[in-house]
Amino acid sequence: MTILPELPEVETVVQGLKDLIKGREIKTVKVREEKIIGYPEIKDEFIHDVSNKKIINLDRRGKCILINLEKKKTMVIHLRMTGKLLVKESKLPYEKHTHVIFILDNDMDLRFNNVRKFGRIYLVDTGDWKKAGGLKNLGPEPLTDDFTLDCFRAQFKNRRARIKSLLLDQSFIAGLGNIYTDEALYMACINPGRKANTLSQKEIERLYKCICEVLRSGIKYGGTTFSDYVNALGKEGNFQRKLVVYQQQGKKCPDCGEEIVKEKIAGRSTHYCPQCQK
DNA sequence: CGAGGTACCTGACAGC
DNA sequence: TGCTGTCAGGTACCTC
Repeated sequence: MTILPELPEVETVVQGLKDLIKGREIKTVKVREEKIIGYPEIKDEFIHDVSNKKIINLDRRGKCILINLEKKKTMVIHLRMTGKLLVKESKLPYEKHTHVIFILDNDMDLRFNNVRKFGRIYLVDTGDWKKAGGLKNLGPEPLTDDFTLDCFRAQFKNRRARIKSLLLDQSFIAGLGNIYTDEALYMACINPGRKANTLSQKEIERLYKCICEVLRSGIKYGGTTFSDYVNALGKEGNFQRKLVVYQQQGKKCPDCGEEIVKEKIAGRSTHYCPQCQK
C-alpha cells in the first residue's frame, strides 16, 4: 500500500495520529537511519531534545506534519515519497524500512517508515521554521481563511511559467503534488501547459475554486491510496476511486469522451483531457 | 524568473 | 529465470 502524501493525505495522517498520540510523552528515540534527521545535524542532540517530552498537539502546514512538544519545540516531519507514520506496540518487530522510532509512555511506538529514505524529520524551536526544510518559503495555505481569491491572484504577479509547474511549486501554493494538480487543472478546464500569464481572471477564479474543491474532496475521502497488493491491510483512503485524469490515461473523459493522455510537462508526468482543457 | 538537468532511493515492471 | 533498464515521486541544488 502506497500513499503519495499531498495535502489531503497528510491531513488524514495528522487527524488519525491526533487520537492516538496527543497528550502522550515521548520517552526516548531510536534513530536507525541518520540521514532521516534533517536538524539538528548531530543525531544525539536530536535524541536528547526529543526525549522525555510531552506531545502537546499535532498540526499540518502544506505537506509537513507538525508535532508540537513541550518547551516550545516542534518536530517537523516531511514524508516526501512513500513515508509513513505508524503507531505500533513497542513489542512488535520493526519493519524493513523503519528508520526512526519514538518510544511512547504507554508501550506504544510512533514509527517512521520510509522505503525510499527521502523523508526528513527536523526538530526546531517552535516558529523557527528556517531550519526546517520544507517549511521555509512555503506559499499560502489552501483551505484557510487567509487563502482568498485575491491572495491566489496576487501569486500570479510576474509569473510566466507553465501553470502545472507553478502549482507544484510549494512557494506558489502549499500542499499540491502531482495528483491534485492534475485533477484541479482538469476540473478547471485549463491545459497544464498554459503559461500562467495567459490565464484570464475568470480562469484564475475557476482554478482557485477547483483547487479548494479537489482538496476538500480528497480529505473527505481520506486521501488517495494505491494498493500494491490485492489484499492490502491497513487503513486506506478512497480518493483513488474519484480520480478522473491522474493515471487514467487511455480512458475516456467523462465529459467529452475524448481519450485522457499522459505526457511530460514541466518535467513531470501529466495527465489531462486534450479536448476539455484548453 | 524560468527551464532543464542531477541527485537522492527503492521497488515494480517491461523487455530481452 | 535472471538480468538490465526505465520509471515513479518531492525537494534541493545547480547552470544557463
